[in-house]
Amino acid sequence: MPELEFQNNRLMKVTLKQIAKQAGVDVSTVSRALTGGYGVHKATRDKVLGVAKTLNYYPNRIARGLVTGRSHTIGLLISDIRNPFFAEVARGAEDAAYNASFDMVLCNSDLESVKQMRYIRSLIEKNVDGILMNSVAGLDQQEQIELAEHGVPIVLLNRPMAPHPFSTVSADNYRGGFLAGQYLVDLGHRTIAHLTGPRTHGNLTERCKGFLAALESSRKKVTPIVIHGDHTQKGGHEMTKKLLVQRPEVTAIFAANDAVAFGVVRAILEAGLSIPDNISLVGFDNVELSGLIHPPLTTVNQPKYEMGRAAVEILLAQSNSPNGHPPEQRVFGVNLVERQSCRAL
Amino acid sequence: MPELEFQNNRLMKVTLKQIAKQAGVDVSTVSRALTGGYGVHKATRDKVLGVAKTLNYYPNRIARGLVTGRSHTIGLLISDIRNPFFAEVARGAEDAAYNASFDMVLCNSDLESVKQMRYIRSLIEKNVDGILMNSVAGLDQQEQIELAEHGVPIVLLNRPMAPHPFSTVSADNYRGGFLAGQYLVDLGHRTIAHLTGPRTHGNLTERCKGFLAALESSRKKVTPIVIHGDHTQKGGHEMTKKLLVQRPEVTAIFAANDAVAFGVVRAILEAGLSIPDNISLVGFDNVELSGLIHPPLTTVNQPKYEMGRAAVEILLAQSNSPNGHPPEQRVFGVNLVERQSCRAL
DNA sequence: CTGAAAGCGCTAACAG
DNA sequence: CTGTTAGCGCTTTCAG
Repeated sequence: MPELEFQNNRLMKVTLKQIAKQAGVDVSTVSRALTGGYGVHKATRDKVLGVAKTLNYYPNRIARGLVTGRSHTIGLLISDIRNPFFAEVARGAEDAAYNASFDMVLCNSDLESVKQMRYIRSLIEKNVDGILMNSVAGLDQQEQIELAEHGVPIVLLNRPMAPHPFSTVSADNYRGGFLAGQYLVDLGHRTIAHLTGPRTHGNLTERCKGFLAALESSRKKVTPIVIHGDHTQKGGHEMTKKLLVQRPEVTAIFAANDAVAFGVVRAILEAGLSIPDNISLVGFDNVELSGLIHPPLTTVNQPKYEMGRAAVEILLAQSNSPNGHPPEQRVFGVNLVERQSCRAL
Repeated sequence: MPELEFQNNRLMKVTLKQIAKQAGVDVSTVSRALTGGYGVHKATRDKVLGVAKTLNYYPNRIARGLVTGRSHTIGLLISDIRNPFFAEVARGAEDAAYNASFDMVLCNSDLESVKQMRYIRSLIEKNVDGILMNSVAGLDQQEQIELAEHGVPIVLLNRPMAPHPFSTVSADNYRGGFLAGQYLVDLGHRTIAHLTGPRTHGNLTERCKGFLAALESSRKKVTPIVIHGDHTQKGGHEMTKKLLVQRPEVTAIFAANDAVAFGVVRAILEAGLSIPDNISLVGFDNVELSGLIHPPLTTVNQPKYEMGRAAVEILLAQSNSPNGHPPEQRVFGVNLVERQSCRAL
């Protein structure tokens, strides 16, 4: 008959102490029996396990974390989980964390540096074993140094332009941009716009460079038009409207990501034009929706799920190595998914 | 000049003790100065704060949590964050958590009960202050009781069919189903299919009931066809293919959610048919994509973000009330968003 | 193999 | 206002 403890008529949480009392052994023995399993007689071990079960014992990981110094938790700091790209990355990351018995706390920063810093502080104060974040670009030099010196393992989802002490996981953005540019040039387009985000965004900058390189390396004369704006659907919509009046001769658009591409689609429909008849369009990311819109979007695929998973694996490896792993840079291949948003001229 | 402590040539974490030594006061004083602010002389307080700043002190919330018994963390247990519906809910929840200085750990269960129980255990062991989960349907009676007795506040994103001791936040699913059915009937449709998920899914069951009620309450004779399958895009695709061969007389489809509707769209295109010319289609959820596909989807909107936010607010209120709040049921209104996927007969 | 003792970093009475 | 004392629940030497 298990002896349940009450206080204020409310069920008390059962602790090692109570198990110890019930089993007639010391707390330390209970601890050993419950965790390692080694260095404890089978008989007492079984006894302890039995009592723990009847008492419906839940170990207090907070207490354990206090002594071991590890929380078995990682932080995921992204701009917005509603962006399907990040949802996919998050799922890969969370699956990897789950497999390693780690929890993952989700933080949406909207890329605001104040929020970012607050989240980072909070994560550190909770003693997370690592942080996966999409970029460190929002932080000033001072903050970056503070982060690096703190020593918590960090994996970035892009490759900052300045040298940095963090691990990174990214797609081959340059190659993706190149593929998109090359594809449109090969289709016969000679005036091609690239709609992208802020210049500070490392991944987007790489895509832009690759795109321009593809146009330049062509034997034909191809005119690039690069427009910077918000790398969101709304931004894509606005940039396209501007583009259509300023440079009506354009026949193809390379959007820096699929969200932008969706905005392009909307703007083009509103202008009474058609894809791909009047304008060919290539996106980037290959989010699930890109295959569902009309027309299905040709886009550069990056392995989002795998990137999330890899990032967490690196994080955990790093947090497990006692003397601090050196930062690791991992870049994933990309490929062009040809659908129906482009036509040959 | 701050005195930094080293061990093994590695920066030590700075603790209250070190601040205390540095400031020439006791740890408890430091604690008071840093937290409450009350009951401590301004001079000492400033002194302490100064030392803390130069030492770059990060409080250890784990240690604090051990003594206060609160972790300032909540769990979000959903089937899959890649489902845009949940991404939206998650964002609302996380924003509410952030505003209250709570962290949110993300768990993807895929509705597998083993995973669900493992996550729940893990969350409880981490001492979360509450759990927001989409359903408790995957757990058996025993597990539900254990959960309820444990006493951790729980908010569900649906209303289970059996009586239950948990708080819930949900949309008026019945009304949503009714609106969809009524809309199609008013458009003149007389053979309408409803493509839904498993019978155990409370929300979907409500939608189905509302739909059927609308058809029955019509003065016209309307034939409903209800098909159960996976409430995913894939499931929608399969159910539609089956429907099209078995009941070719159907002129309208009500999909239990937008994901299913996307599958319907795909299947209908593959069959060489067109929306809305041959088949009218209504979805449910109003996820962002639903307005972007072709044709833009008419769908029942539910306030996803607000639901996530409300759920967390209830959770926190509950975890703050000492004697245990009574469970609260909150249901949000829905509305039909008319776009271009339906036509009058 | 097991018990005793110390302590993780912090908060919370209780004196003074 | 501040220091002393205890202790949150657990792990981890160190003896025995």
